[in-house]
Amino acid sequence: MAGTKGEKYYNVFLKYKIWLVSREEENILGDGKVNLLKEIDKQGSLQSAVNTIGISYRKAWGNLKKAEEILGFSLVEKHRGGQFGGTTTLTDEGRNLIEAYEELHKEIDETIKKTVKKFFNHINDFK
Amino acid sequence: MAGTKGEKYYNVFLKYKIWLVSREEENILGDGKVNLLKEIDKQGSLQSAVNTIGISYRKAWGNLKKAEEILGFSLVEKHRGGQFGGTTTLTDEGRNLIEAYEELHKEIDETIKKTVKKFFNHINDFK
DNA sequence: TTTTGTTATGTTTGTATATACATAACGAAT
DNA sequence: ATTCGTTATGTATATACAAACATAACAAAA
Repeated sequence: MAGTKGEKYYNVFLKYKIWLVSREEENILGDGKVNLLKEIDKQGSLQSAVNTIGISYRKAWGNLKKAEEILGFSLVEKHRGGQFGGTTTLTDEGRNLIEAYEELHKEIDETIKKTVKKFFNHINDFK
Repeated sequence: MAGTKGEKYYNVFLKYKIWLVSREEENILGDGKVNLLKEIDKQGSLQSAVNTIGISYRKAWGNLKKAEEILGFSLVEKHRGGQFGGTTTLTDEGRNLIEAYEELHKEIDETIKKTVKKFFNHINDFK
């Protein structure tokens, strides 16, 4: 929105955020949890995922649990014990959901970019 | 996102939020302040506007001040004193900005609605 | 059976943000 | 001059949410 519309000029930019909710509007999934899930997928453990991202294990663990409760299915499969302590991996359902989320996100990114450009003849360089 | 995509079915809905920021990404204007400004425009006073909306005068006043500081121009013109205590009215710049914001918002609403419908063959009834 | 590092979870501390409270300044009308 | 309800602003309280701390449970491998 930094640009001209008619004679008006505003030095402002558009930001936006998307997320998924249940029918009761309980928060299910946004960029934060999706990033976490992708990092889990990469590393095979929740602990190392949160270390890489820089968030607290306690919070991440609780968030995943809550999302799963609301969804009614598991996003991750967790094992504890073993020489290396344990593992956490994505379930197929988890992988499918984040895939759908990211596809939708991408389409919305593009569609908003177009709208902003059309509206202000300006490319919005924020996310 | 409550709908089918291929064989998948998710009982989830999309929510989103837009807002305007400065180049330094300071928060300037979102739905909250726009509603406030429109109520001020209707009533001619900040006090009655916050009473109607149900937010605290202290906070609303501070928010407007901050937005004006960042923008570098006034959104409202305030007068105190007089038999009826005082008044607050929109400036032309204020009116123009909220008008532009709402126009953009409307376009984004439509464009996201289309995207969600295309993506999930489903009308998202949330805001 | 001891070791290991992760998962699991309660509790406590911290921080940010909103609300509440209190009070002064103001100026047109009476 | 007094009154009035609003603007203006500091301070203090409450509430929500994130981070930090602490510790148990676990099971494969050595």
